[in-house]
Amino acid sequence: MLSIGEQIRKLREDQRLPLRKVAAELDIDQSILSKIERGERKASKDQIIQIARIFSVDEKELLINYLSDRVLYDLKDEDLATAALKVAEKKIKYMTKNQNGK
Amino acid sequence: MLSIGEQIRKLREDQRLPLRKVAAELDIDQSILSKIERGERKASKDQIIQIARIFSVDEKELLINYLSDRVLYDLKDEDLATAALKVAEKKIKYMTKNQNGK
DNA sequence: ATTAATTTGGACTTTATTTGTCCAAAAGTA
DNA sequence: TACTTTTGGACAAATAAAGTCCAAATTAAT
Repeated sequence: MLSIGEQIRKLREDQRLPLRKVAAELDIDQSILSKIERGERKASKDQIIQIARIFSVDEKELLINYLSDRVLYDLKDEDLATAALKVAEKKIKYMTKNQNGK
Repeated sequence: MLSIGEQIRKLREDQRLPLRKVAAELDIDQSILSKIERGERKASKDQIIQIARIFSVDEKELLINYLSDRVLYDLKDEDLATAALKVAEKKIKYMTKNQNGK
């Protein structure tokens, strides 16, 4: 189970590409990409989509990993994390059932 | 199932307290509390803890509602929300099992 | 062992988001 | 009608995010 950063690094290393090249495609400095891969900075949603394109991987799968990491970031240090996730799921179910995206 | 804002409003109205008074205790302007109750602004964690104290309700329960709302906020507009929550739960389980809060 | 390439760290800047104040308008109540 | 409460929005301040730039450290190649 890889964090989004670890997954990106793996994709890049499997292709033997330097940070420099991928960062150039993303139009950001290589140091930022380095930080993203190590979880020191967050990527934007658009960057994740571009990365999926660059490495020809399923965009949804990458986004799911990305979003789940963001959720965990919100809950970090919270011993209530698991309970909060459970409630969040209930709320989502309730919302989708009632079609009110409020 | 109430959002954290709705829950706060209910607590306040059950006590017949005006925004003004509760906001004063929280040391914020009444308009902000109004917005928090209507979900237009987010409360801080500290504010939630104070609110629990003010209304003598279980702090954990309130925090869980608060955190789950924040999680949903992150995922709003994402059709991948449910999948992302599932993965987040897996990651948490994995993390707690391995005691590495990384 | 040098040299070259890649990666990382940090100081700094810019931009965006959050969090708040203040006050007037709107809505509700007596 | 007068009073109280609630809401909306313009504005300001504070905080956080996202980036550049460059030098130091690490890794790989010759």
